[in-house]
Formats: sequence, C-alpha cells, structure tokens
Amino acid sequence: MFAEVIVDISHSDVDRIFEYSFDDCGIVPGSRVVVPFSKYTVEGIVIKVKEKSEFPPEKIKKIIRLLEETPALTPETLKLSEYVADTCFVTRAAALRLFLPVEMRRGKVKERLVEYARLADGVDADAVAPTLRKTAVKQRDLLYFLQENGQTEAAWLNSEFGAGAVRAAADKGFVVFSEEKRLRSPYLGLNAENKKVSLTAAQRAAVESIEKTEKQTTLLFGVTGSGKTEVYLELINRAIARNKTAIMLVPEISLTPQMLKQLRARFGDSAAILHSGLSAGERFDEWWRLRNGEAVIAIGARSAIFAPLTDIGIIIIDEEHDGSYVSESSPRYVTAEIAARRAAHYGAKLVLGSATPSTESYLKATEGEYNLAELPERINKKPLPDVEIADMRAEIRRGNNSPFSAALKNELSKCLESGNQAIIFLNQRGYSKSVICTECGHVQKCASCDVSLTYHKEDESLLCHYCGAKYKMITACTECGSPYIRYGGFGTERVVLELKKLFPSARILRMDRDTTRNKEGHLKILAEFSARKADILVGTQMIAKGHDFPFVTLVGILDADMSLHFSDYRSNERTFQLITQVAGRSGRADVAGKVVLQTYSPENAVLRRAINYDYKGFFEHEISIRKATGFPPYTSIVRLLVSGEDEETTVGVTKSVYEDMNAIYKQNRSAFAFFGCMKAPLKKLQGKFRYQVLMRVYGSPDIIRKAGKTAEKYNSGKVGVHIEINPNNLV
DNA sequence: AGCACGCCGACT
DNA sequence: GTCGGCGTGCTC
Repeated sequence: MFAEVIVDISHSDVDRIFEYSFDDCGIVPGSRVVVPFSKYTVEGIVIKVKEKSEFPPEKIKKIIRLLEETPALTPETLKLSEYVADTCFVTRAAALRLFLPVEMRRGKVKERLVEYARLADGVDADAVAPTLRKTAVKQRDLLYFLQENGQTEAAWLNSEFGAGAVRAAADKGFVVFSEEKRLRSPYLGLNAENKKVSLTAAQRAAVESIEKTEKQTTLLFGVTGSGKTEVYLELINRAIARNKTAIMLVPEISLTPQMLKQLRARFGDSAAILHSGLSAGERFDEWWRLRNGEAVIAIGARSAIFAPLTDIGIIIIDEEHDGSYVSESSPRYVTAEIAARRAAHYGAKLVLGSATPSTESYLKATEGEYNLAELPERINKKPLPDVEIADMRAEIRRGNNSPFSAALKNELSKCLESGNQAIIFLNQRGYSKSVICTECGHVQKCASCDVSLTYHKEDESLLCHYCGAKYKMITACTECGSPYIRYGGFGTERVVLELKKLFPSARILRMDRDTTRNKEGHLKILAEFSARKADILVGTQMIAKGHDFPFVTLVGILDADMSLHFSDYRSNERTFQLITQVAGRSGRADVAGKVVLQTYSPENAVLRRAINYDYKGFFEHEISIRKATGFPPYTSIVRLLVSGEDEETTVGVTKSVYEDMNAIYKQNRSAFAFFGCMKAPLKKLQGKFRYQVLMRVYGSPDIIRKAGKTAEKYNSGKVGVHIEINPNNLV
C-alpha cells in the first residue's frame, strides 16, 4: 500500500505530496506518521491511501511508524486544511498544524503521572496505631483514613495530614505509593452550582428562530445585558441532547474561564477548554478528550474553531465583531469562514452573537443571507445607561489640562460617595504616549521602528509598543541635551496617578497589558474588582469585554475619538463598538448607570449615534459610505507588504511586485476600486523597511489568487513579501 | 527545515 | 597550497 504524506516542514519547497509505502493496516487518511525524509526523519500526516503509486518504485521509502492509533485528523478536518492552505496562502503543513495541539508534534508531551498512597499490604490501622508515639496524631489519623477510604491521591494527603506525617508513615513501611496516569483537566474545580434558568420570551423566541430557520447562519443581535449567554447554553443543551457536539468561541482568554464556569455548571466534564493560557499538558489532554468523544463541547478563543470534533450540531461565535477572530499572524484565517465551512459539512447551525455586529455580518442579515434574531431589551427591562458627552475643547478653553472633564470629576465623586464602583477607560497604556524635548521638539523614537516611545513610569523606561524594545528613560534630550522634557498624551499609568491626587482615599486598580502579564493576571484583577476591593478600575480595551460588574454605576471614556482618527476604514465601526461595549459595563444591577464620554469632536455623527445606542442608524450611514467609496464589505482590501532590512533592495522588490500586479490591473481596471504602491504607514518596523502594493478589488477571487502567487514569487529570506486580505489594521 | 554540493577570499 | 564563507538544490 502507498500513502500520500504531507511532511511537517512548512516551506514552499516541500509544500507538496510525498509518497511512501507501508503495510500497517492501521494507517488511514488523517494518521500521523514518522517518515524518512532526505537524510533525517520527520513527522507527517497521511492525506490519502492508495493501492498503486506512479512514483518510481526504487525511490519510494517506507513509513517508519504510525504515531497514534486514532487518526489525529478526520476526513472533514483533512479537507478543511486544504481549504485553509488555499485561501490563507500558507503551506499545507502550516494549515495542518492548526488542527493539532502544538504539544503533539515531536512527542513533546508525556502523560501525567499522579502519585497515590495506600496502606501497605497486611497493615491494619487498629493494630499499628498503638505502636506509634502518642503525639503522632496526624499519622494515626492518616492510617485510619486510608483504611477507611483506600487508595488516595498523595498530594491531597500531604495537604490534609501534612507531608511529614505521610513521609513518616511511609518510612515505617505502613504506607506505600503507586503511580497512575491521569488526564489533566483545567478548571475542574470551577464547578459553580447549576442554576436553573428559565428563558425569557425573547430568549425563547431567539432559540426557536435559530433552530427553525432554513438558513445556516443566524446573527443574534442582542443589546448588552440582554442575556445572549442563556440562548447559547440552551442551544448547546439541545445540540447535545440530539447526540451532537458543539463549539463555542469567545474573543479573549480572559473571558474563557467565566464562560467555562457556566458551561461546566451546566454540562460538567463534557465541556473541554482550549486556549493558549493552559499548560502544554492540559491543552494536550483536553484536545484528546474532544478527539475521543469524552468531551463534546469545545470552548475557547479563535483557534478552538479547529477543535477535533465530529458530528457538530452547533457553532457559536460570541462577540462576533471582535477583532481577535481574525488571526494577526500567518495563517491569517477568518474564523467565521472556517466555522461556516465546518457547519456546512455537518449541517450544523452557526450563531454569530453581538450587541454591535460587524457591518459585514449585519449587511448579510439585511440582505437575507443570514437569519436575524434579536434581543432588543436588557434582562428585567433595565434601561441602558445614560450617556453624557463632555466637550474637551471647552475644558481646555476653561484651562482644564487634566485628563478628566468637570462632568466626569463630578460624577466620580458622586459615585464614590454613594459607595459604588467606576470604570475609567482609555486605550493607551503607560504614562505618556510620547516624550518630547521642549527646547528642540525632538521626540524619542525606537531605534528599529518608526514610532515614538511610550514612557512607563513604573520602571522608568521607554517602551516601543510595536517591537517591545525597552530603553532607559532619559534625563535630558538626546539631541540637544536640554533637561526640559514634556510628556505627550495620557496613559493608564498617568491616569491612575492623577486619580489618586483627586481622590486620595479611593482604591484604584489598573488593568492593561502591563498589569496582566503573568498567567492569571486578568482573573486576579477582575476578581478583586468584582469583590469590591477597589473603587475604580482604570484600563484599556481589555476591560470593555463582557465582564459583569454589578456595582459599577459609572463609566468614563477618556479618549472616545482617538480611534476615530486612525487611517483605517473600520475606525468608525470600531469606535461605535468600543463605546457601546464599554458603556454596557455601567448600571447592570439595581442602580441606573451613567456614562461620561469625553471627546474633542462632540458633534461627530458616530459618537452621536453611539450614545443613543442607534446601531441601525449607524449601520445605514456607514454602509452607504462603504458602498460609495468602494470599501469592504463591497470590496476586498488586498495588501502586498514588502519588508526588508536593506531599503534599496526592498524598494527594488516592491517595484517588481508592483509591475506584476500592474499588468493584471491594466487588463481588468473595472475590478479595482483602488490600485497603488507606496510606503507602508509604519515605514520601519523591527529594523525592516516596509513598502506596500495596495488594492481594493470587487469580489474577484482570481485577482486575489494571482496576488498570492506574486507574493510567493518574490518572497525570499532577504526581502519578505506577504499578502494580507482585509487586514485588521493597516500599519 | 536541514543538509550536501560547489565555487571564490584569507590563513597555518 | 588549503580551510571555510554561505548561495543553490534536493528531499517520495
């Protein structure tokens, strides 16, 4: 027999099928195998098995061995990997890797062994106990415990009776140990009680709508606090009742345990979690629990869409508009597209849930491609918080140079006085966004990127937020030597300090990438704030999403318009989403919420609609602009990014790329809304110069494919050429 | 990816 | 004279 194998080497030179012979009948498509390759051995995945080979027989080598009895991939995921490779412009090997836990490759993870203790054979606690010293109470208890309960986990005994007692009993030969393998399962302790929730009429209607529609995909459009989660849980419940499996995606790692808690409460061990925050062993074991059917619900961030499930009944993408669903690094897959393909294969339903759907999704819903289900009201008909706009231009005219408007200060003191909590949001970590010399105007910049450095007061450093480079904070201008330095812009660190000045007795927590760096940083801060151990939470993006703080009655948005002025077609959409999400944190319990939104453009139409929660009005306006100007979803943005350390050769390669694409453009001008070649907005990043050929094309997969080929043609070690389709941000 | 083959500069 | 720089090619 012969097998077509993709070797686990992601390189365009070997991005093709290699044929091997074998006689092990356990080898099927999807099996992982070890094969000889050139002068060494590599792992590979069998994609096809056949009787005959066209390849010269004398050159064919034999498969060395089969790695696991259970094929790692199923026919469905095998086919999907081909689709990923084609549409994401990556090698088949790179596409296949998405479907495997990284720990699985090269046999990195071992099974976990757990140590158990029991009474040694023939030991009777009643007989032995009197021989112990009178003071050895712990040992006596231990012996009786083991007699009663039999074999017990040693770690637990150590904590219960003390490691010394366990050791002593073992030394005397009364207790013996044995090891057994056991799967690691994260958060198993997180068993919240299973509250019996009854759905509201609106939630029931949404569930029915999703199940009854003949359309595969439903957009679940529900305002913040409308109880989308209960709808998801009910849908999953119904799917597993039909013996189907489910995938539930959430945008951020920090949100996963929260959702998992609810899923565990409802579905116990049949839910498995997949995300990057788990240890290697945990991830490996959770993956296998799904693969062998022990767990039937996969929950996690975007990569969980590749969960090794079969017979999928429902796929849910919560907060579908969230940017984290489009992968930033290669392979740049679009999660919803993968989900749609998997759902189609199994005839499953796909649910996209959001309070602020992406314009792409809402357009599809209005055009009838998606079914639309709505949850228009918050649970218990709680009103949405009242939003007040603070005009920061007027504040400056009044001589207020602090980051807080008079209105926000006023609301903050009212909030603190009444013993409630407040959230302050701004999208800039650190102390100040830039450091500027007041004498010569010189701005401190990163040596390898074309960006200003952010001052972090905590460790007196200057950080590049693009490449992560760290410099010592300066005491004098590096250009002119002047000691007079001005800080440009406010970051979370500075806001906390300013708040402490204003409200010396307030307890303040800060949540941003700097304070959440260690493993469970998010959870710790969120738990502290939830437990009312702090009065004010200052944070970036990451505080905006889905957290439920019942005692928050005030939300301050410091730089509402910052994201409006990015040179990105999605900046309006992002701003609207962000404001709605952050505002949604306010007033969720029995107290009405309040939001103060600070801006330099109070008349801005996007902000106006956001404060009135007018999603539909925003959508109508936005989509008409997109249509008129030829932006997504009416076109696809295709960028060929050329980057290299040597500027001259980078420009040279850019020219070649441009000329190749220009030939295509000239042939078919009407397919393009835009075609051009320029420096990238961030013209230097991590020591590499960046140029780009930028296009907006009307639904022409052919042109996109040719662009992909062009990227591959000119991509080399010296100068990288990479294709991006609708990139998240065009830096 | 990794390793061999191959064609030009500075050394025991 | 050789040792070794890394450009180019190959892997069922």
